[in-house]
Amino acid sequence: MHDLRMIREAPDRFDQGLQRRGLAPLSAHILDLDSRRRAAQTALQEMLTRRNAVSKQVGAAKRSGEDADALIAEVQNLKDGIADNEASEKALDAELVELLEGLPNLPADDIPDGDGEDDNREVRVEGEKTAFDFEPKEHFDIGEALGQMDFGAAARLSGARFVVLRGALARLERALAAFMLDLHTQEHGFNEIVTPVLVREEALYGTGQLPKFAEDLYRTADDYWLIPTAEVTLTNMAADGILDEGDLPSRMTAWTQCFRSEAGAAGKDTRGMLRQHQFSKVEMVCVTHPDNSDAELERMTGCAEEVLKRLGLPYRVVVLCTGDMGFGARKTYDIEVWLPGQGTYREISSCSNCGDFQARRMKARYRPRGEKGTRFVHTLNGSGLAVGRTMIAVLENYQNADGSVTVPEALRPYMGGLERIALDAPVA
RNA sequence: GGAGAGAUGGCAGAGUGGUAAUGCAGCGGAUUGCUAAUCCGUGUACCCGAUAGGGUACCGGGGGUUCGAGUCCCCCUCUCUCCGCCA
Repeated sequence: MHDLRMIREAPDRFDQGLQRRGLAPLSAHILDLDSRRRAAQTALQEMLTRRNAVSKQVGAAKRSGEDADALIAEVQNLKDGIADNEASEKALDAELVELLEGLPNLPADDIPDGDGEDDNREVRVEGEKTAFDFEPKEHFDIGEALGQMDFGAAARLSGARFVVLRGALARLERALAAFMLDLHTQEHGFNEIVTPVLVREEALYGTGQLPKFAEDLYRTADDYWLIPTAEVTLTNMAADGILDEGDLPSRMTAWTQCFRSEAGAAGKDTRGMLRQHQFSKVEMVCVTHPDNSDAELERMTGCAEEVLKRLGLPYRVVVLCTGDMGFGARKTYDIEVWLPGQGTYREISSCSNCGDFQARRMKARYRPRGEKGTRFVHTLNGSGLAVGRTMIAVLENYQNADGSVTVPEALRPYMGGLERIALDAPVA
């Protein structure tokens, strides 16, 4: 949600931001609605002031036994005007909110313009692409050959875009999540949280998935929604609250299941577990002071990268262009891991600074020291990392010619010391 | 699923038609060798105003009655307690 005062003060800057997002200028229309709404509000308030004053006199008159009919008649005469102004203020406000809540966040100054993925800018490349003396396979071939990744069983249970894991691969999912959570909580200062995955509509409004992107989400018959990411629950922990400045930054992490309908992705990544309706992810969220969110984005991206470094997975970082960035973000880094089976880099994490865009929607504020009033916090979210995709990356980068997969050193303590996942791998 | 109770500011907690007590915490200020204590101020959002200042709304949400609603009426949501079922 955008700040009306900012639009009033810098309408050109607002329109330029919209234009970079590929949208037509709207400040003139918004400011017209805004000034008409304020005029109605002011007129209403003046009538209410009068009504309150006269009502007081009525009370005083009645107490002293005087006749109050003339005063009562005066208030009666105000009623139509009050009702009219109240109605038009409400209508104009609703129109304004409906317009504003559908607009995406404005892009940061330092991100590239562009229409889509091809215009993202590579920031850095880490690690050498894994070399093989055989033709590396894709993860689904490896997993199915190991007998531990079963798409057929999942299809019988649920349909397309689900997977069943068994044995060492099932444990690998848990090992990866535990490794990531330990790293973020013990070394990166995040607080581990367990949240619901079923939420009410308001939570999804706060982070910006609703009302615009309902078709991407699953919803239950009794009107709960399944979270597409723990960003929703972790960020909304700050909703409707006023934090003390000393409580910032608040860094949280959670391992949850995520649910996405993938409505717009028909035919894309249909094989394997790259794009699933249900997957698990370790999410990082940070609620910061407005002055610190830019630095925090760099820090958070580094936290996600550290997972890949410790797992020995090659990757690159790209900064998203205006056309590829999500609704609530003002700046986003994607981390793309090298997948030798596919021979390409694929997204494994996305770290975004949302500025005060989500905070404004969910009324998340803090109280500045030595200042009157409150200010909106800034919110950031990032995957640290998507567990299923990390498994894909481990399988493809650590595969051996004989079809087995070497367990990365960092994961062995979490796998009961297991060094290789093979056809007959003990579950340990 | 059945029965009942409740929702008031950061927290606690009064308030059954006359315009939100009080306590605690936090923050700002005063006082003070230091600390403690004490005293004063301080809810949130919005509108008008160059400023000083003035005003409106908000007692879970939405409607209604009334000159006037935290208080009365209607609808909804949520929370809690007991019983039943249940991981």
